[in-house]
Amino acid sequence: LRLKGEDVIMIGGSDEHGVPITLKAKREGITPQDVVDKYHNIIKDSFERFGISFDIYSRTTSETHYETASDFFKTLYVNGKFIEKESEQYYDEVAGQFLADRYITGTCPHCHSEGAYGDQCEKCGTSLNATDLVNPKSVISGSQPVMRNTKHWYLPLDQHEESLRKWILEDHKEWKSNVYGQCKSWLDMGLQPRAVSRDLDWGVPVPVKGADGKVLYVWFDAPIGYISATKELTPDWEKYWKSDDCRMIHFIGKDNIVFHCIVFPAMLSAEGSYILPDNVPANEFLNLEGDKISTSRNWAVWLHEYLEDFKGKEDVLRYVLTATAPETKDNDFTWRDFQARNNNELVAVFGNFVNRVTVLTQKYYNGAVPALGELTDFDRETMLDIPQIVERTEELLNTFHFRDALREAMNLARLGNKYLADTEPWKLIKSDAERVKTIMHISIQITANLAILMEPFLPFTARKLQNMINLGKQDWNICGSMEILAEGHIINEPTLLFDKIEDTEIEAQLSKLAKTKTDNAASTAVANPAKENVSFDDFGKIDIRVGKIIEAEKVPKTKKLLKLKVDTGIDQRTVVSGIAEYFEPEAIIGRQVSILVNLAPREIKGIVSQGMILMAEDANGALHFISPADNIKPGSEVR
RNA sequence: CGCGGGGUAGAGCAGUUUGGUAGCUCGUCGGGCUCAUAACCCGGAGGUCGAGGGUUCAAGUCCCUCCCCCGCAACCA
Repeated sequence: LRLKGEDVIMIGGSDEHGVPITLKAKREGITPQDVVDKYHNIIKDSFERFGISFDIYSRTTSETHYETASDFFKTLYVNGKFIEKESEQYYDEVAGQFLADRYITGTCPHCHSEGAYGDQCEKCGTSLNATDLVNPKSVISGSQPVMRNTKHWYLPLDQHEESLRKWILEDHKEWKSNVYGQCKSWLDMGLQPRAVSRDLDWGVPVPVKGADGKVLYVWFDAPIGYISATKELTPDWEKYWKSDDCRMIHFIGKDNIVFHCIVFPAMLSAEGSYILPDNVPANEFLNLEGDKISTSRNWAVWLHEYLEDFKGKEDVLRYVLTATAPETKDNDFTWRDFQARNNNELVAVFGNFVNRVTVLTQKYYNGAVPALGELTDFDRETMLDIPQIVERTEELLNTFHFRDALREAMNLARLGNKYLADTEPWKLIKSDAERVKTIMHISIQITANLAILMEPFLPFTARKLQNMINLGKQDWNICGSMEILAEGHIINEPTLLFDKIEDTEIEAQLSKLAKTKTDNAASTAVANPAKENVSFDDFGKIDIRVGKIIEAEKVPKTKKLLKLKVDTGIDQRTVVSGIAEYFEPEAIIGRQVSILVNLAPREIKGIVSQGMILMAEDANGALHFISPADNIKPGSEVR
């Protein structure tokens, strides 16, 4: 759109108020600000170097943002758009923070079993309030939490339900099915008020009297970051946010749909003066070599590392990512595919065509564009196809079908290759030199069209090609024309647009990832701190025995649960254990295990579980049995 | 247990609304051509369209049941 000369701004930024950031900072002994500074700069820099043309890439720790977010909150506050709720909440004095329900365990008031969570007792299935628990304990520090009064503000999403329903379900039927479906599901479930503040010390302070120690909840402040960033960009920001003829598009991943389609629009319409997003073409997820991408596990292709390993190949990654974008379902990025797409598509189709044309032009005409002579029917057909390809590409871009758009654009290079192959100028040059001039003239125009058409996808390559053919700055709208380069126009010496990527380079990347895997497995991720001391008497209450698994089967309709029959020496009992993701039932029959035999029985999925198999969890979350090193008799005590 | 999206050739995808020869971009095998970093042309192999059942003259497409992957939901943003 921007190339078409429309008024477009692209806004982005780092959301820097997430809770994990504070945890990471604590772990590394630095401030949260240090953490976000580091990452913000890496990310920002990477975007720039890949030619992603954000007009501004901002951050939610900027001053403007603090102001904007505060003002936004205040506006809603004074207009009575919030519900204020005061509640008693458990507070962990050791950890110095309020506790979410599931960070509290205790004894269930109904069935008196231990280990009920603040929101639900898994034994009797009753849903609870944290305050109902007898003997509550903080999961974080193990200490006894105390009640403290805390006040929070809630955005009553339910009050916006009707307008959202109409806005999305009726006015935006064109949204992608994944987005539309997700929204419908939420709306049909009924919306609940959502707290917009939190008791934390990292974030935008709640700008109301008596709100010390409270910050805006991340999801509330983060989308406002879009507004802040626009403000930082231009004093004229309101025309983008407050005029009806401006279309706002959110480009996000599927995990963020609800925030951008429900919550943020609700905020905006509560405020009243802002426009709502026009479309939210959310993508699914991209995996890497079969596994979920994870920056914390270093399972990723870091852009700054990519740039070192593949200098000058920004466009190759852009191409591959666009061509395999997870627009309709999760997708997998593999280095083999990356290599294949580079070598077979960029090099062989696009690069090769340009090379053929420029080399022949140099050879026959010393780089001058020859005259267009008489046209054959085939010439005319070809020339008619070109504007059609351009038009289709444009249409696909406008409807966010980037993958298809790129394929369509590549069809122009395919068309060019076919045109050359069919007309065979290298043969005709010996017999009909006049005809060859026309052929080459047309081929050069196709090349010039490519130089413009590819710009949105491959900006670096497009510029390189524009230089090669001495094309000055061109309007996108000229694309499709057959008169971009006039007769006699001189083009430069041909150079290659793309290089082949060799197997060795791909293998290097693969072994890098393999190394990450082994590193992760080996890393003794910082061990959790020891829990509070227990008395010897308490310890003595625990009865752990060596047992032997005699039967094992999967519990139907669950992912994790196995139903085991264990010989404890004392008896044979049924134990339900959450290990099915790591062990096949058949494989563990006969296995010696450690079992806690005097744990209060508990009903799980309708099966009474009598005891607990002891497992060790490694850094990857995989489970390992705690078994005696030698084969000993079931019932032997573990002390 | 609930909700949303997905499951189509070795890879990536379209086709499902409105049933009618299973297609596209690559890869692969054989042949042709050769200006070029081997494009283009011709021909071939490769699919139980996640599984099972049903409706129909006819099902990838409609109906039912189930399985698998990914998300959402239990105040995780």
